[in-house]
Amino acid sequence: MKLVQIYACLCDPTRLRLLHVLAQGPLCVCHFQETLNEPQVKISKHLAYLRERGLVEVERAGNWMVYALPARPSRELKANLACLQDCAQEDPVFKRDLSRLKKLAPKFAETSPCGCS
Amino acid sequence: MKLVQIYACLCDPTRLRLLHVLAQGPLCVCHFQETLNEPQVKISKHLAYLRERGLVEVERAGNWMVYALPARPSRELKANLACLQDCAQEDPVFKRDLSRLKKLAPKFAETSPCGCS
DNA sequence: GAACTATATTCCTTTATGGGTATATAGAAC
DNA sequence: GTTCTATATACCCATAAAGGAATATAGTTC
Repeated sequence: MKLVQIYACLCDPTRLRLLHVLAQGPLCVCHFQETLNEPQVKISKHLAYLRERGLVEVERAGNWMVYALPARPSRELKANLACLQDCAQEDPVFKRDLSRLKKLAPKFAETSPCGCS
Repeated sequence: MKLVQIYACLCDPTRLRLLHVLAQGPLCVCHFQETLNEPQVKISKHLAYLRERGLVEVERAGNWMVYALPARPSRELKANLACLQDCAQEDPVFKRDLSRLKKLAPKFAETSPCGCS
């Protein structure tokens, strides 16, 4: 059952935050790091977990690894990502991540040659 | 984050099947057993897991424990249960459970004094 | 090639989980 | 109270996962 794989990806707070932020657009690891304020290993390992299960896609851009939501998500994935976005609206952690991302966006845009946000 | 708790409940195939079948109406343990064709311990333990996290409610009816979806589910739970029902439509396992439930329903109704379907 | 940067992987420890077997509990029936 | 039924719990084992520290890798720059 593929659904279970999806839910397994969703049952960790860090991964939820990664996916939630990703809905705003592709992002590289170091930008995740700053946005979520979590150590590199943690981010990188959870992204690997999501990648192995097809919840995110990666593309290299020089030294940067740019992660994004799948271009052609399955029906189940699309439904659950939408549900997550919906549920995340009220949660303080998600809101904080989002506002931090918005604040950092201009800095990200100028300092990094990677194509993300 | 309460959401994580919900997803933790959803990331096991047996629990998904329990919740999916429960959407049809309350059910007692032995009827779950027959419907999913799984051993009693397995059913009982997963129901306990769901109960501890508020995904199901229980009521005793004589010897039977009748499980049901929460009468007043949170916003997040309602959204995710709806999403599950939506995603389950195509899956063979879920479909099999449902057809087995429909076939057994009359038998359940006559043989058991418990109030479930 | 050497140094640097961004990211991934390895190793370790701790904790959670799933499944099974056996046993306990609570209520019903006698 | 005894027996039966339905369900829950305890115990054990194997596996997975999360987190951190240290190290490896790949690409860039000089």
